[in-house]
Formats: sequence, structure tokens, C-alpha cells
Amino acid sequence: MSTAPSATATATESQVLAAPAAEATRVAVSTVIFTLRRRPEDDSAALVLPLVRRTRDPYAGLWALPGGWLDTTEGLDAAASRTLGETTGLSPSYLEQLYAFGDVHRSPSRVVSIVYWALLRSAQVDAQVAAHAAAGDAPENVAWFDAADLPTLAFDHNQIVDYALWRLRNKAGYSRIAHGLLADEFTLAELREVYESILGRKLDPANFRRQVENSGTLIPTDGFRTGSHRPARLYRYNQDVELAERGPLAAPAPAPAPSRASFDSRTT
Amino acid sequence: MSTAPSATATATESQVLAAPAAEATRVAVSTVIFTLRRRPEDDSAALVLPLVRRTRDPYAGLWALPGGWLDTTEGLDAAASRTLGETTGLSPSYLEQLYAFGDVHRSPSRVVSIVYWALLRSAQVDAQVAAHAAAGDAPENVAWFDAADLPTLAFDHNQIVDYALWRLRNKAGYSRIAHGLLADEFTLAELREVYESILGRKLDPANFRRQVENSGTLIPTDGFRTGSHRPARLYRYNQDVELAERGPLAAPAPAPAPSRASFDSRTT
DNA sequence: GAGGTTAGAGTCACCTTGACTCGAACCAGC
DNA sequence: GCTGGTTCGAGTCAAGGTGACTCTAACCTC
Repeated sequence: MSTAPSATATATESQVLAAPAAEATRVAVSTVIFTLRRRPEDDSAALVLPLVRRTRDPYAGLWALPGGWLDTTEGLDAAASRTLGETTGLSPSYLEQLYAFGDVHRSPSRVVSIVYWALLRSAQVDAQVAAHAAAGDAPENVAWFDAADLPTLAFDHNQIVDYALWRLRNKAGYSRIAHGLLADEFTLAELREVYESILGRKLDPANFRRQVENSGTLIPTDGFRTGSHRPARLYRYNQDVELAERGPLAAPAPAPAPSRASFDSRTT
Repeated sequence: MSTAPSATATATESQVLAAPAAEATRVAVSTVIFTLRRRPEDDSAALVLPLVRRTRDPYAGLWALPGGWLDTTEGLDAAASRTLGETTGLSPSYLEQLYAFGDVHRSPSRVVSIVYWALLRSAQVDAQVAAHAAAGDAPENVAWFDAADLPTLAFDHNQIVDYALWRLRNKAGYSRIAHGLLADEFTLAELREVYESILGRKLDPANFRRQVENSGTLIPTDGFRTGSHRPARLYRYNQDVELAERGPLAAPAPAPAPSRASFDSRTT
């Protein structure tokens, strides 16, 4: 079975099989999906993303972003969720369109890729992976890579990941994007660690607390996280604030089934 | 997500091989292009954009964004420039990808539209229109509309324009986008008027001057604009600063012939 | 020459931010 | 059960940016 999901991934952007219909342009959908993983060595948090090893010819053997062809009966958002699920078994907590790549020579055949970027909560990764393992359909040919240390990828996917990382860092500065990487309840230290790993620099705990408390996006709970030194209060995101900064794509947007275009979607 | 991975793979492969000509998804490119026009009545500046009246059936008679089909031999940026030129005779001073719209029901047939947004200097509009009129190939069925007061457009184009306006306003806050609407040399009052018409509110002249002077993006010239009261110094944009905020798409971006992805491209 | 208008500089209060200090609460080791 | 170490969480202070405002210089028109 192993080859099944990877076949899907391979079909992405290949068109090798037949070079059909002479010169037809085809539309693919790919997703750059990040989550946080703890490095064993220094116990720091690192951004990681899943890649799929290609088994067919354009760039066979190389790693590529999960994706697939756009189906004629589904919207772009739905296609991103579907292809991500088929290739990796994952479903994101946040999903947003990144960019459309359509250079003539980015693939041997003519392919326009609508690329999404997504976030995943760490706990969800383990749960979803475990579920698939139990069901016996664990996706093969999928591996997780440190976003800061990628090999050479198929197509223009290195460039795409760079752009997604840049967008993530940018967006972390003015939106509540970090929620997509955290569980429902979290301590301020955990939230701060997410921002530190995204932005790549240390933040002052006191100042971070002041800023995030004044932003009005957090509501304190009665819970505390204990286990090491002084207990830290648990917080939860205020669901009422998220609509603030959104653009006009918010409501009537192409937002089908598993998509969750929450937060601010300032797109940049 | 798939029930059985093998089934998924099969479906995808058969789709690839079948190359369903009947239901093929097609890729279109459209552009929302803004310029400033002076309202005769109150002498204020207004954002206007050109629309094309449809002569064929989906939404025949309604106004739509200029655009056309993506050619197999051109990149997305090139297609945006080309279709814009073919339909309106205009070529923009700034061009950036906006969003890919791919809802299933946004058109009777299946169309994915890669939409760009662009800016045009007012002087260029007159020059280009005059050039086409002299050459006898003035585009028909093109009219300019106030961006704040549009009729019902074809397809989902009203929503697209709203999104482009939102992006323009957003971007005006942190980039030098206004340069795309001004001539090479301009006074601070002219620059301020551009921002005021984009943002829709008055700005304090003194504070505006202080901010823009400290930003380092302007270089004063020796010229003055005279004619009304005290002469105002002419400024010019500092071409060295623009690379600052750009993302990784800057250099290797799909930036072909007439495209000019200058300024900051923070995408939102 | 007088009055009006715009350019451009300066002042002041307020807010945000980074850097830093300090006490409170808890854990681990002795 | 005491002590030292660590983290939480509150507070202080200076620096820089911003909005609101004032003031003078330079030019226009009548």
C-alpha cells in the first residue's frame, strides 16, 4: 500500500505519464504546513514541515510539498485540504492561500500551482499520525524536516517554502497566528516560545506579558500548569477578537469544508 | 481525506491519464488596476479603475475586470500585463499578484482566475489613451469607474475589487506604494493627497512631512513647484530603499517583461 | 502694499517599547 | 524542614514615535 499516497503526490505536477492534450495548462494545489517540534538536544522548539518523496519522474527521488491536482468539482481551499490529507493524513488548524506559481519552466509540463500555507498544533500531529498508524494506512514516503535546514526539493519548492516562512514571520508580528500552533489552553511561556521560534530571537518575558495582556486577545482561565517551580496561569484565546483585521475575503471567501480561515487574513 | 489510499491513488491516476477534455479547468488572468483622477466638482482625488463591457454570454452586457486566458507559453505576470494591454491599452507602473479565485460556481464553466492588482500614474493614463487614439486602435467597451461607486460586475468581480482596495489601503500603511500613482517628481502635498485618497481621511501636513522625511525614502531635488502661493519643493523617490521589506519572491520571482515588481511586496 | 494661502519648522503631551529590577511561588537537595 | 535555585508576574524608567497644535517664511492675487 505504501506507494498509494505517494502515487498521488507523485502525480502532482508531473503530467509525465502521457503529456496529454499536447499543451494543456493544468492546475495543482500544494501546501506548506508547519508545526512545532521539540529538538531533543537543546530542548528548543523548531518549525518542521512534512514533505513527500516523489516516486515518478519529474524530480523522482526528491522531496516535494504535499499536494495534488485540482479537481473540477472542488474549490481551491477544499483541494488544498483534500490533497494534504491524502498525501500526509494531516488536517490543519489554519489554512490560507499563499501564492500562485506559474512560471513556464517551473515544471517540464505546464503547471500552475496554487500554494497554501497551513499550521498544525503539535498535539494534533501525534494524534493524527497515531490514528493513521492504528488504521493501518499510515502514509509512506512522508518525512518531517526542519524548516531551517531543508534539502534540495523538487520543482521550485525551496523557494516556495522560503516565501511561506517569510509570510509566517511577517504575520506573526501583527496577528494571532501563533494560536494555530498551540493547544486550546497554554501558558504565556509557551506562547512566547512559539513566537521566539517563529521570529528566531528571544523575547523579554515581562514585556511579552505586558503586550499580550493589553492586546485583549487572551482570557485567563482558572487553571495552572504545575510541575516545575512556580505554577503558570493557563490562558485561552478570545474568539471574539479575530474578525478585526480581516479583509473582504473573510465571509464570502472560498472557504469550504475543512478549511478554517480564522484569525486575521491580512495576506501578507 | 481518503478512505483507502489505494482508491485515492487510482482516482488520481485515472484522472491524469484521462485528461478530461470535457470538464477541463481553465486558467484566466485578471487585473484590478487603479489610478487617481481629479473629481471636477470638488477638486478632490478619487481612485478609479477601468472595466471592460462583456460582449459574450456569461454576464454579457455587464462590466468586468480586464483580463483573458493564460497562454501556455507565458508566466502569470506576463499574462497579466499582456491581457491588460490587449483589453485596455494600458501598462501599469506597479503590478503584484493579488489572489487566486477558484470557487466552483464563480463561473458557468470551471475557471480559476489568477488576479493581479496594479497601479498607474495619472500622466501615463492620458499619454497611453492618447497614443491609442492617435493610432486608431482605441479600445472599445472600456470605461473608467470610481472605485468607491461601482455597478454590479460580472462574476465575483465586485468581491475581487473590494479585496484589491483593502490590500491597497493596507499596503499604503507600510510601503511606498503611492509612488505607483505619482510622477517621478512631486511635492509633499501631492504625495499626501495620494495617501489621503487611498486611506480616505485627512492627514496632518506637518506630521506627514516629519514621517516621510525621517523614513529616508525621499530625496529632495532642486526644483520647486510654483504657481500657487509659496513654492513647494519637489521630491523624488530614493530607489535604493525599496528592496528593504521584500520577501523571497523578490529576485527569482515570476517577473517577466513589462512587469515591475518594485517597492515592497509584503503581500497584504 | 495688504490680506490670504501654502510650505515647512518647531513644541508639547501621550503612548508604546525595550531594558531592567524585584518580590512571590514553587521545586529539589540536604 | 530549611535553603538555594528557578520561574511567574508585577513594577519602574528612559527613549522613541505619533497626534495635535503653533508659528514663521514665502508666495499669490487684488
